[in-house]
Parts: sequence; structure tokens; C-alpha cells
Amino acid sequence: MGQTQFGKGCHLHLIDGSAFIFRAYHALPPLTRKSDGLPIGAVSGFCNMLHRYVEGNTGPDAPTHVAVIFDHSGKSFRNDLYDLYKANRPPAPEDLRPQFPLTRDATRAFNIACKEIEGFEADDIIATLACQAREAGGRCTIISSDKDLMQLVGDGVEMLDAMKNKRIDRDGVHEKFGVGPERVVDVQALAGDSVDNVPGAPGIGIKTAALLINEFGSLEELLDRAEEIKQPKRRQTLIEKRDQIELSKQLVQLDCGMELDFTIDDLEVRDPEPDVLLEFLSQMEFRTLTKRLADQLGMEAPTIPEAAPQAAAGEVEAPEAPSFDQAEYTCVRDAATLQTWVDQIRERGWVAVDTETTGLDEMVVDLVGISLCVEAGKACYIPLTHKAGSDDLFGGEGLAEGQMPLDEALAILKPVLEDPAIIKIGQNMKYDAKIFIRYGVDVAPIDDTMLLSYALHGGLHGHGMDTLSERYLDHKPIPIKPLLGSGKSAITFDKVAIDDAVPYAAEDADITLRLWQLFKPQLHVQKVTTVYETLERPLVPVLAQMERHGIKVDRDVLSRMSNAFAQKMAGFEAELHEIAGTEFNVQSPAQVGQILFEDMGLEGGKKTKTGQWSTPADVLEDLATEHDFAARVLDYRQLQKLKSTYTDALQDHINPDTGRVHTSYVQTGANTGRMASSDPNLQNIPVRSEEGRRIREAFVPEEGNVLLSLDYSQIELRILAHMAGIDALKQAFAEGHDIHAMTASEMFDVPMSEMTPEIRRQAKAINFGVIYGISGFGLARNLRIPRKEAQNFIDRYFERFPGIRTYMDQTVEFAKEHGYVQTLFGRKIHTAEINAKGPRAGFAKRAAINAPIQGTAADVIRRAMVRMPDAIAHLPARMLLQVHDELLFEVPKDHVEETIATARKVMEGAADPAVHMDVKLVVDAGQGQNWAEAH
DNA sequence: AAATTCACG
DNA sequence: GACGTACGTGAATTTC
Repeated sequence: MGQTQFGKGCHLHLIDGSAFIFRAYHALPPLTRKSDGLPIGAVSGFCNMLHRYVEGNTGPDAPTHVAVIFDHSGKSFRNDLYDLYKANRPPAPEDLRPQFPLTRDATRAFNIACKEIEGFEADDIIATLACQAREAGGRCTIISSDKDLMQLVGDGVEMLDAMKNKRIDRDGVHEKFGVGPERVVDVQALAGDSVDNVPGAPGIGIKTAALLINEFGSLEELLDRAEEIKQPKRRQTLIEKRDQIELSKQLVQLDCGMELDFTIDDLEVRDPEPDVLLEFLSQMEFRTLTKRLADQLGMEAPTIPEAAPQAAAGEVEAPEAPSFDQAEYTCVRDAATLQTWVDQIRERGWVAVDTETTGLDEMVVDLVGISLCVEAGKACYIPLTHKAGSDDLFGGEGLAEGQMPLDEALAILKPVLEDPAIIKIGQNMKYDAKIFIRYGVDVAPIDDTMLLSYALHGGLHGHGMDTLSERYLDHKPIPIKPLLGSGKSAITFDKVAIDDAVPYAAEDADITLRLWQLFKPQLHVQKVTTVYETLERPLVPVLAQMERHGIKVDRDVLSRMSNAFAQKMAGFEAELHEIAGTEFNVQSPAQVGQILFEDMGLEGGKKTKTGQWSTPADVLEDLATEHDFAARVLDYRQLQKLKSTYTDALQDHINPDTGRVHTSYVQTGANTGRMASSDPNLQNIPVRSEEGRRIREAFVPEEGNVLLSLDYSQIELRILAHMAGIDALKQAFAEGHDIHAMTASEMFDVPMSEMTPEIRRQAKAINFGVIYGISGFGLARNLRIPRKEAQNFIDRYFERFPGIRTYMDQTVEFAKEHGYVQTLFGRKIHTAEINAKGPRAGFAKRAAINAPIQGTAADVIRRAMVRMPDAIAHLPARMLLQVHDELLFEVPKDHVEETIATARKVMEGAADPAVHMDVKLVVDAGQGQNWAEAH
């Protein structure tokens, strides 16, 4: 060790430490150390990232030298140049500051060099080392996505965006800045940087800067010959602001020639010293990471003293649980052993359950085995229908040895699974419950770790088991891939050898139980018990019912439409080839773009970030008035969409046994509280276009029945009126006025009697825009009016309804302070990026404005759905589908009116009694012999 | 696997 | 006056 001189064949990794820290901090909930409450989340995340980084360093690309580079606290030499440098930066959050020194300790504990120098920024150290590496003929990879470092790229130096796992080379830099790495500083000097408070040249952004630099060759040349610039404003700026621009260049120019008190050779990769590393991790009380690294290093894990539990709010720490040990998992092969598990379950009153099946479609697949867990680390797997190995030529059909008969196992488990005094805990329990019900077992009551996480962490991350386990248990579950294989050679779970199935299946139940033990007490701490208990948990059996029931779809109707579409499309295709004078793929935007914007030489084409021509519908629509080619492409695309996504695909989703289509709702599908529908998605069946709407004619009731559609009228605008307290809007809703016409009248001073459809259309677009967190740009594009005009509309809107502006500002403020926004019913939607900088800030802001409105509407219909089964229990009616603000029912003809009245009452009263709405909710109803008629 | 496009509320 | 934008989804297809 430590003998090699850095040079050719060597590879230096430089990790931007601050980036790691901030990512770790924002990625994790605020963890604290059990024993003393020290905030520790960022250090925990930092350690996990370092650990993952070290583990990933194998193969030919592995570094020979590595260092983590940190910013030194306090001012840098750039503040001497310009005292406002980085003056916009908010100070680090209070609970992050004590963690900075600990991240240095962590780096040293992993035996990775850790460098920072007073008076300099990390970027300068990185620059100096990168230059030294280059001069020595070696490679250097800078692990960071900071654009300020892009000036260093080239000749063996590359960047690696660890977030996106994307390498950035010369081309990548050129893509970002429009110039090569050596001219990046020139562009930055002109464009400035609001984040670092680098002034630059006012009115010049990266695009313009790149243009100028490419034209004149360099910044110096540009400034010397500024008189030659044609645009008067630009010329004046460059001449007048010359000093400011030159200062900006000094600020962004990284120092490659720093004096360092160490050399690259000191950074050679070293193995960690096991006892040092474990000592640090155990001091931090990272139980699971300590244990895992101890196992990997073949060491005894140091014991971490148990501490008195601290009831600090927001505290989430892995429970004091044994580590995951596959040897502790048992395989249950007989009734007597299963009975011992049932006894343990009855003793405790709860059990984590997981099913293994032959596939993913709960309507079709068969049960293969069941896992149970009653105590962290103690789980079993009950194989039931595993097939015998296919080694012998005649095998593959018979059952494997050593399994209980399915009926016998279910007979023993059924009383437990249906016992109202025993909680059955699952991850995505709707799936398992739907399997069990097909075997005559009605699982209840249930708890669901996926839904617990959704209520606790909505908006922070996904809620799949792998995500939750890695995040909250610091344990990566056994992957299913190696067991099942992939692609054509993939097998189903019943073909997996029982010995291989046991650890995988039992672990899932183990993980589920541990997550439950961690999450359940948090509901109260985070004040989301009501959300979970009223909006999540009771919805599971309701959705399971709807999905199992499905909706009848007439295959012949779809099939005929598919044929008609195919014929028309062939005609359009021939016409397009004729116009283009060449055979090309109409379905390829790149080829369509090339014909329009190159061969035909039309203006207005834009390229996507991959450099292909972009041909979205709105661009083609603009061209369609003049060019048949564009019009035909639009025609073709519409039919292609309808055929492939609907008339063709929907037929494949008709269940052969039921003749119906069974969608699957993802209760945690949208961050706002909305659900998602998939396989197939029945929430985006066409309706807006006449041709598309006909697809709904294929959705039909059973003989003697009708389809009913009940939908909330303007629910989001009503909620906005209530939440923002806009009296004018409230009054309009109370009097049953046309809300868009009223808005138009108010804004444009047009009396209602003189309202035109065009004015009303514009007001409607503005009303929707408000819900989405309006911007001049967005409205301008939607209405196809000049941006300035759109901005005038918005200004006027806010003038007339000042409460809206206040509501928006307050919502964003709340999000910034708390990191989440809330619906009227208390659902929290976390807004992780709300304090981000740059364009992401705009996104996060608009999402934060929209979330309480969209989310409250989602909560309202959830409440209606939860109450609906009981409310219509006396009727022969079935609830089939939910489409965000619409519920679809199927009911015999002679019960239509009664069902409408009952369902409407439930829906209109759904907010009560939890919330009294100032604006009443109104539900419109329709009925018919298919969905098109009913809607 | 990512990008592009387009269907819905 | 510059940046890049409507909010939330799922699916099919092409392109890498």
C-alpha cells in the first residue's frame, strides 16, 4: 500500500462532500440518535452513500485514488473579490449544522482521505487535484453535478452525476453550456449565477452568452471588440458592465494552482480498518449498518447500548430488532407445526401475512404459498402448490414433496385470518386479500404498511417494500429476479425450489412486520391517524370489491372499431407517403420532423434535448391549417392512439371467465391522494374527441341493467373557493351561476347578458390555471395568446380576487416552513423540493399550490367511496369504477332513480361531518346503455 | 431503459 | 429582462 506513484493507468475519484451531505439531509426524515436525540439523519444517509459507493467500486473502472473534498466553513478568497459572493445562500438548517463535523469523521472512519482548506472552496481543491491528475497522465472522475466544475472536464477528466448515474464528458458540457469546457467560465462570466450571486451581464443568459463566445472566440476578444455587436442593448451592456463581467469571471474561475499540503499519492485507495469503522458506526448508533458491515468484514458487531425511548416528535429510528437471519426462517410442512404458529398468532393478536402466487393478476393467478411473521426475525413459509422439479422428463406437473394439502392449511388458517380480534398485517394487502377471497377466506381486519407509509411519508418517496425496507430498516430485501429469471426463460413462483423460496418469502413477512412496528406508532406522532383510519385503511376492501367485480366490455364493438381504424390509417399512411414522396415510418416523430422541418423546410420546429425533431400535437396543429401533411399526421396519430391503447389493448384485458375488465387501483399511486388505475388504466378512456368517445360505447351493463355515472361538478374550484375564502366565488356557487361566465364577467367587465363563448373560454382557462399554480407562460401557451396578454389576464384576476393570491402565497410559505402541505382532511403531502433552487423551485411551488386542492377533492371522493357500500347495501347496485371526480355504477333498470338519489346523497355529503364546506358540493348524474350515454 | 407522445381528471 | 413552466396520472411506441 501507498507505493504507487500516480500516473498513467491511475484513476482518481474526487467526491464533492457537500453535495453528498445535502442530498443525504434532504433524502431522509429527521432521524435522531436514540440515546441523546442528536440529529443524525444526514450522517446516516452520508454513511449509507459512502458504503454504497465503496461497494460499487469494482471492475476496471475502479479508482486507484480517492478523496472526499469539503467546503471549509467561513469565507473564501472570493469574498475578498466581491463581498456579496454567495450572499443569497440561506444558512444551513439548524439540525444539519451539528452534523457537518460528523460527516468528516465518517469519511475518515471509512478510511477515505478527507480534505478541506481554509479560505478555499471545495471546488478549488477539486480543480487543483484534477489538473494534477491530468498532468500526470492519469484519469480523474469528479463525483458531483455542480455545473461550476464543468470547466475542468476534458483530457481524462470527467464528471459523474451520482444521482442520475450519468457521466459528463466534453459533449455533456457542450450540451449544457453550448461551448467546450475551456470556454465554460467565459459563458458563466456573462450569464452570471443567481444561486451564487455572481452578477454577470444583465440580460444575458447562457444561450446568448454561448452565442457571443462562439462568435468572438473568447470573452477577452468579445469585450475588446464589443463595439462590433449589432444589437444596441447588448453592445451597451457589454461596454458599460465590463468591470462587472471581468469580476464575474474571476469568481467562477476555479483555482488550479493551489498550494496543497498533500499530494495525490496520499490519496491512494485504502481498505477500512474494521475496528475503527465499526466503532464510529456504533457510536452513531446505526444499528443495522453496523451489523451489516460487521458481517461483511467478518467481525463481531459491537453492542450498542439500549437507551430509554425518547418520545421526540418525528423521531424514526430502526427498532431494536435482531438483524435479518435466514437461518431463523422455518418451513412449515405439516398441520402440527402450522398449529404452533396459529397459537402464537392468537397469543399476540396480530400477524404479518404475505402470499406467493404464480403471477401478478389477482383475478387469475394461483396461490403457491403463504408466509407468516409474528415477531421480528421470526417468520415461516408454508409451501402449498410448488411443482416437483422438472429434472425428470415426465415431471413438471406433479406437486413437490413435503407440502401440506392446500385445503388443510387454509382450514387451519381461515379462523385466524377472519378473526375480528386479530390484525392481519400486509404490504399492499389488497393483493393478498383478493387472492384469499378466491379461496373462500375473507381476510379482516387488515393493516397495510404501504398505506401507513403513504399516510406518513406521502410525497417523500415511493411506498414499495424494497424502498421502505432499505430506507427504514436499512436492509435490502432478497431480490426475486434470481429466483424467477427474466425474459423468455422466466419461471413462475410455483416452479421455484421450496428451499430457495423459504428465505425469500419468509423475509417479506419479516420485513412487513418490522415496518408495521416502526410505522404504526408514528401515525399518532405525525398526527395522521385519522387520515389512515378514514381515508386509507377502510378503502382497501371497497377497492378490492370494485376490482373483482369489473365492468363488462363488448369485445365485438371494440373489434369492429379496430378494423375501421386500421382501414382509415392505411389510407392516411398512403397519403402521407405520397405527399412526402418517400416511404417513412409515420409513427416516428424523428422521421415526421425531418420531413416537415428539413425536406419541406418549414419554420417553427423545435428539437428535443436528444437532438431529434419534436413534433407534438400543438406544433402540428399550427402547421395543419397550411399543410395537409401535418393534418394527416395528426389524423393518423389519433387513430393509432385509439387503436393501440384502447380498441386493441382493451380486448386483451377482458377476463375470459367473467367477460369483464378488471382494473387495478393503486391507492398510493399519486402524491396528492388521488389514485391511479392500471392494467388496464380505466381512468383515461377517451371522451374529449367525438371519435374517441365512441370507445365508451363498448363499456356496457349486464342485460336488464343500466350504467350510472355520478360526477362532482367543478369540485376543485369549489374547494378553492372554500379554502381561499373567496366570497365572490362562494356566492356564485351558492346561486348556481355559470362560474366561468361569472369569472369572465368580473374580469372583462362584460355583463352576463353579453357573454360570448370566446370570453368565457378564456376565463375557464384562467380558472383552471389558478388551480395548477398559474404562470403567464403556461396560460399563454394554453390560450395561444401573447405572453404579455396572458400576464395581464392573470394580474387582473388577482386584482379581482385578491384572496387567491394570498392563499397561494400562504400555501407556499407553509410548505417552505414545514416541508409539506395539507388537505382539508389532514392529509400531508410532502414537498421535498420546495426549497430547491432553479427551475425545480417553480415546479415545486406550483405542485404545492395544487396539492391541497387536488388532494382535498381526492379525499372527498374517497370518503364517499368508503361509505358507499353500506349506503347502497339495500339496493342491487354495484359501484364499478372511480375516475377522480366520477363514480360509475351498474344497477337493474327498476332501481335507477333510487340508486342515483342514494349515491348522490353520499357524494354530496362526503365532507361532513369532518369538514363543513362553505360551498356545497354538487353531483351531476347520467345514465345509459353504455358509458358514453351515461357520462 | 429512456424519451416522446397522448389519453384522462 | 433572463430562466423554463401549467397540476396529477398510465401506456404504447420508437430510439438508444
